[in-house]
Amino acid sequence: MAAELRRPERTFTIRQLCVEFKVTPRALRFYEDKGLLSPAREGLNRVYNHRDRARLTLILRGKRVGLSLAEIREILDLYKVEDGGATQNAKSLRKFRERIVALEAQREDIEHALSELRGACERLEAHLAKARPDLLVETGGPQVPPQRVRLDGLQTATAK
Amino acid sequence: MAAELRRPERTFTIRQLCVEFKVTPRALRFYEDKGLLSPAREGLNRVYNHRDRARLTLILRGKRVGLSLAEIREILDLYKVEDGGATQNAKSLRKFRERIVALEAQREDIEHALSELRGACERLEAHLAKARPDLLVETGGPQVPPQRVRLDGLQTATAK
DNA sequence: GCGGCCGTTGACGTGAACGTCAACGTCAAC
DNA sequence: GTTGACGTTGACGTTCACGTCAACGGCCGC
Repeated sequence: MAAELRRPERTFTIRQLCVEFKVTPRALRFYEDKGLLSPAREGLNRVYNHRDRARLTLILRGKRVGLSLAEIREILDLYKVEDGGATQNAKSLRKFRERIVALEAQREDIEHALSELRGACERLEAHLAKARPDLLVETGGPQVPPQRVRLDGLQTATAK
Repeated sequence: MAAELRRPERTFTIRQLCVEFKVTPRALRFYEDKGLLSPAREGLNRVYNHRDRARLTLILRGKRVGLSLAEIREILDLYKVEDGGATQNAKSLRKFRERIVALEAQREDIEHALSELRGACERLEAHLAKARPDLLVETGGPQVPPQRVRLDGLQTATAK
């Protein structure tokens, strides 16, 4: 039955991951080239398991927050040695903390940018309200959330 | 007296801005090439005023949050027409709102990444505490804040 | 047996954001 | 008067993150 497909043994073809995450096969192979992914092989074909998929999630999030692939790899490697030697772990800890500080700084930047944009928005709204209230539209329609595609026909926890 | 230097009439050479913001002259010229900056000239030499400097602040923040120069330019141009025609303003408003939504999504990503990193940190700390408590260092020393350099010898509001 | 679709491996191309270098002008200091 | 710091304009080089394309293999349906 379908529940089978959710079990961790589930594997994915390259295209399945591509469709789900909206990336190209080229990109996945590129990440592999750079050591960010290393899916199993079935003959020549790549076979991704749930761990590869999780890594991909991290990779893409890393990209979205502006990290380079090299930086992302560094972080992933830190996880890898999470059970390695103690000295290594101490170094990893330092690097993790550096990342955290950097991300917090970036969040600050985003807050700044947001409040500036919001300010501009309000000024524009006020201006338009006086000049051409007819052009004033509310915040924005239904805005279909960029629902990620599942290839296995399963819903993403649509509450029973 | 020195207060003169803080007044808005104050101008900057390319190198002064470069040192203050830690960018290269090449970068500033590049931004100019792309229409992000347009300093006055004194003969051939570029002369930046306080508005140029403010724009540069925005540009660099935009970069730090992951925007491309083209996107940054778009935003700056939106400000430019903030007092233009009403139809234009309505369009600008939509674009601003789009940006805000995107930035909020990015902030979400950052929160996610942060909590993952923090989790990893805690696991590492716990592990180290058991294995080699001697290697456990507190969050991090004085950490000289990346104080931006002022060339005019002024302090950045160091509270009297 | 062959047309499609999926997959593979090179290899080359591309756009963004600069870096680097050459060749030149200008002005103050020595 | 020449050295050196600062400025200018090209023009070419480089890195990153892929896109694109060629050439090939495997398998399914007809």
